[in-house]
Order: sequence, then structure tokens, then C-alpha cells
Amino acid sequence: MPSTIKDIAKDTGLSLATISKFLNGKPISKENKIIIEKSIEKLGYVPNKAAQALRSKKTKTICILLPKAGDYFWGQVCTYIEEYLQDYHYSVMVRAYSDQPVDFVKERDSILNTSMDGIIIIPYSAKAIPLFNAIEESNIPFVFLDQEVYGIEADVVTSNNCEAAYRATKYLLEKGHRRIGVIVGELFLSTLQKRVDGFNKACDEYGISEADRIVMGGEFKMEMGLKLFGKMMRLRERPTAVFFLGHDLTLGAIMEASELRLKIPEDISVISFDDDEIFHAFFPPITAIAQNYRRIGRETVELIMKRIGGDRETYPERKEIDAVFLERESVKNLDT
Amino acid sequence: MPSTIKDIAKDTGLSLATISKFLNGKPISKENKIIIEKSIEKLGYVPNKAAQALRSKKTKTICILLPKAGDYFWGQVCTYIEEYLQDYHYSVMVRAYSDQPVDFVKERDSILNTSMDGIIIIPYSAKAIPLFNAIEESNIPFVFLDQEVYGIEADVVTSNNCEAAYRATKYLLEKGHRRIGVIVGELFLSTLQKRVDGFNKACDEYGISEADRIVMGGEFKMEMGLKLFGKMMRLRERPTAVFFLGHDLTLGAIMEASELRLKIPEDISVISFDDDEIFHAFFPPITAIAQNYRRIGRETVELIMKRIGGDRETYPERKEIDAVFLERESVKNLDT
DNA sequence: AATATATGGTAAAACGTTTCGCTTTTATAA
DNA sequence: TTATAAAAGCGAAACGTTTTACCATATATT
Repeated sequence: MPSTIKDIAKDTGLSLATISKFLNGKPISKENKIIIEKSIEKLGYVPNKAAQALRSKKTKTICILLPKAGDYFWGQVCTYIEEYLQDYHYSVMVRAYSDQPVDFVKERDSILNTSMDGIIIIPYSAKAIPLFNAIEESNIPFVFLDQEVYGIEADVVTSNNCEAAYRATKYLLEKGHRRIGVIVGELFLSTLQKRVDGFNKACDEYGISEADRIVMGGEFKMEMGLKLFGKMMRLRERPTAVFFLGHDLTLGAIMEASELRLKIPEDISVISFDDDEIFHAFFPPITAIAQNYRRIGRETVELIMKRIGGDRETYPERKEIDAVFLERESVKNLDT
Repeated sequence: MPSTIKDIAKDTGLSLATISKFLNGKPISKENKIIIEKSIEKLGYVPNKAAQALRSKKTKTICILLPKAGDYFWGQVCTYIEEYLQDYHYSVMVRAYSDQPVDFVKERDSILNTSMDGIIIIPYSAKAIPLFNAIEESNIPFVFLDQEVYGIEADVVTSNNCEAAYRATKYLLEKGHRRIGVIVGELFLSTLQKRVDGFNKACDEYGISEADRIVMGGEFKMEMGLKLFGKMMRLRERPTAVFFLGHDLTLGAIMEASELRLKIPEDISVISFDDDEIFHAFFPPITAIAQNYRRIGRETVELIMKRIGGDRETYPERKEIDAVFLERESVKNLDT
């Protein structure tokens, strides 16, 4: 029922090959171009993806491989990726990988056999490393998004986590804070490691002793933020400021702060890595580091498309997208 | 390089047709079955999706069409859908639709021309209705997820919003509350409308006057929850309990409550439609209605697969998944 | 004027399946 | 046995593109 390239050929009196050339942007004469365009319009022709894929061996589809343990963040980024990929006439297939695969071989094969042109991997768990290794060996182009994976040399697009954390910490130090808490998630995540690095770098520069850097870690969840913050506030020598290394951690802690009747920033100063639309609506608004998810999505798309196009010139490439520091009112100036 | 059905035919000495039959579960002899299995294993054969799609006109792919204005909820459900779809050897393509399409025709065509076997639509904005209409006309099987769309008769999978809200409201009434606030999002969303209906039904039964039902609406966002709750609390006759019709609204309001130094449930009782992992970690834990997202995902998959299979027997079907009422400690008993 | 070089066009052969119409084999009944 | 029905297998033709190898015409180079 739907018309094919043959119908167009018949209708225009041209050959299949010419129509195909037109469709693929190869040079044909001005006149024929117009004739074909008209015919396509008239017959409502739309190329058959399956046939294209079969013949050209390009599915025009990339896979986003993300952890089952979902997070608000991914949905956001997926949407941006999908949006930018449209410019290349590519589609997005999503695939969640389990933290603890029941049948590794099966999962691996079912991912590899879908014949994607490329894969964007969002690493989250160390247990999935064998999967990533398998992808690397398959020679399908892939890019890590957000996290890098130690042991696998590959393209990665991420925020400038270290610098951004450094900047934020320095901000605290400049405001006179000399005993600072950090609430962090699992350190498998390279992103978090970098943020801690940035924090330590700033502390080093200001000669803050190890004892005055109170780092507490746990699951990367709201509830953990709540609990760890509570614990930190009950220390006999509590910090004057706390740096949260993730959005959910911050949110949990803010809840706990009000529960504990701690006023921000009078009683405790707070900075969040990762912003939230609600942070600027708080009293006081929370100072935060906002990752540029849109930009991360775009750069990832550009990088993977470059690899799919066969350009391996700068491999492996590491793109760090600047996160922006949003000074609001959750940090007290101790010097005044 | 990868082996094909022809290689298997050559290796086993059987014909293409027989191999194909085996692959598609059609009856072949016991012995040949074993021979083929061995050969497939040996040659590492994996079917070429593009060829299958071309010939059979089935892409084994469904599209999840979701609003660009992302939400935590979708990512969650997408993951479940993807998981269940694997049982059918189907993949998930995600596509975000814009609230305000720049070029409607282009967006419509680019969605329709990807030759999906089915589409799961998550409606969110009234402006996208023309798009949904176009999908309906295209005859591609589709199912609405979460929301129904007035004016389009179609399959829908959703929570039992009305009943769940009714149940929650009745709970408040039984605890002696006689003046109740409701904070709601845009009423284009059928889901929210149903929740309000459930609320009103319970109020009717208890003879609550219109004046004692304080319904405030706005954007379905955390910030709005915060603002509206603040506004409601400043009423000269404030309600004794507030029912939030969405997760983000609740979260915003809880923030505001602690800002206003209102203790839950002593000063104000609270119930949330939609649960959050953090709700049970609060002091006090928040009573909530938890939607069964996993179940919603599964039922949606089953329904769309049924339609793809050509079974239109019970069309249109409306599946309501029971949400569960989680009594915690955020509602005060006024009778004691 | 003769030769080389683009340029736009063509017919036909892939690509790897499924499906169609037939033939052969095997099992069942007479 | 033979006749008949059912089951399993076969070759070849699709499916709708892209690609290959070649041909014609027009343009540029000696």
C-alpha cells in the first residue's frame, strides 16, 4: 500500500538508482530533482527503514544503555539526546541494564544483537563492567555519559566535576568556613570521586587539616542525605558548612535540617552539587552547582555521531562540560 | 562476516525455508531441530533484524511517546516497559513530543514514519491532541498510559485514581477532618480530574459543604506545591488537612510547612497522592497513595502486545491498576 | 579535431529474511 | 499391501532499498 521508490521511478520515468541518489543527497540534475520532489510529494512516499537498514547496514538508531536503578537525571538527558539526534535523522532505543544480571551472556547478546549504530552508556554500577567490556570488544562505537569507567579507555562526556567542586569549596573557604562536611555517594562513581578530589584540592590550598574535612558516604539517595546529615549535625564538633555531592542528598538533608530546627544559613551553611528547580524557591534559596544537561546531551550526540561516521582521529576524547555555580543564599559569611 | 541463515542451511544441508521455520517456531522434525540448534550455536548465528523487518513488516519495536516536559515518573515506567517487552523480544524506542510543536506536520510524520509496531502514549498536554489524533488515524496500535484523553476512544492503562482519592479522603473524614484543602495540577490531566472527583464523592457522602472544600490549582510542580500550600495556610479559615494530588506538590509543601513552622500532623494533616521513598523517612512519615508503576508497565505491555497481535475483541479497554494506600503518621485524629 | 574528464544516468545485483506453492516423505487407515 | 491424509521439506520469489559497474553525454584539455 505505501508507495516505494519503484513507484517514484515509474511515475517520473527515471531509474531506481537516480531516485536513490536523490534521497541520499548525491548529485543529480536540477530538473530531475524537482521532478522527483514533486512525485514524492504526490505519492506521499516515505522510505522504508528496514530496507534501508538491510542494504546499507546502518540502522540509524543508537542505544542508550542506562542503569535500571533509575534516576531523574537520565530521563532528562535522554530527552535531550533524542532531540539532538533528530538532526541526524537518528532514533533512540533505550535499554536498561541490571545491576546484577541474572544471565550475563543473554543480556550481553540481546544488547549486542540489536544492531545499533552506536551506544551511549550511562555507567552506574561496578558490576556492569563486564558488560561494558563486551561492548568495547564488539567494535560498536560507544561513548560513556556522565561517568568514566576506570579500566576502559573510551570517549566520555561529563561535567567538569573536579573544577566545579573545587570552585564551590573555595567559595566556602573564602566565606571563612574552616571545618567542612561532605556528603557523598558510592565512590565507584568516578564523578563523585572527582568531586571529592576538587574538594580536597581546595582544602589543601587553604591548609585545612584532614580532621576538619568530614566526609561521609553511603547510598546516593535522598534518605541517605537525610540520615548522614543528621549524623553529621550530632557530631560534637560539627562543621560550619556542608557540601552535598548530589541533588537527592541535598534534598534529604534540607528536610532533616528543618526537622532539627537548624536554620540555613544561620546555623549551618549548605551547598549542593546538582541544582533543582525548587532550590531557588526555598527560604533561603540554596546555592548550587548546576550541570548543563542539555549541553551534555548535545556533546554526547556529536561525539557518537562522529565515531559512527568513522572519525577516530581524537580517540579517546574526554569532553568536560562546565557546570555553573549559582550563588544564592545558603552560605553564611563567617568573616563579617 | 556475521553468519546468515544461508550459512546455517549450507552447514546443515537443509533448505532456507526449513531454517526459517525453525526460527519462527513452526513445526519441523525433532532431528532437524537438533541439527539446526547445533549449527546455530556453532556458527554463532543471530538473525538480522532489518531483513526480518523488511520481509515480515514487523519491526518488533514499540515507541514510547512521552512529553518533553520530563518527570521522574516516566523514566521509571519506561524501564519497566522495556523490561516486560523483552519477554516478547520487543525493543523500546523513545520519542519526546513537544508541548508546542514548531512544525506539526513534520513532527507527526517523523513519528509515524518510523514504522513502529505499536505506540504507548503518555499524554500530558492538551496541545498534543492533534498528534494523538493523527496516530489514531494511522491505524498503528496504541495505548494511552496514565492519562486518558477526552475525545479519543482508546485503550488506557491507569491507576484507579478516583477510588484511591476517595479512599484517602474518606480516611481524612473518618479522622474527623471537616475542612479539607486539595492542591492540584492542571485539570487537562484526566488523572487529576478523577482524583478530584474521588475527593468530592467522599465529601458528598459526608455532607461537606462546597465552602469547606478548598481546591487550589496550578502547575504540576514542586514550586507550585510550595506556593499554594503557603497561600492555603494563610487563609483566615485554614483547613485542618491538605490532600496533595501529586508527589512534587507534596514535597514542595512539606518544605514550606517547615518554613512556616507548622508541625505535621499537629498543626496540619497531610496526605500525598504518589509516594516517594523519602516519605517514610520523614518525621513524621507521610501517609500516601502509592501507584503501582511496575504493574502499570506490565499491563500496558500486555495490552499493546494484544493489539499488535490483532486481538481487538475488547476494544477499547480501560485497565485501572489499584494504587495502595499507605497509612503512616501525617494525619491527626481530631476525634480523640 | 582528438582525447581525457566530469557529470548524470541506467540496469541489475545484492542485502538476509519470510512466504508461497509444490513435492516428497512419513504416518494412518482401509 | 494400497490408498489417503498429514507433516516436513524444498526452490524460488518476494520485501524495498543501496550499490556496483557501466554507459552516454557534455565539458575541458591537448
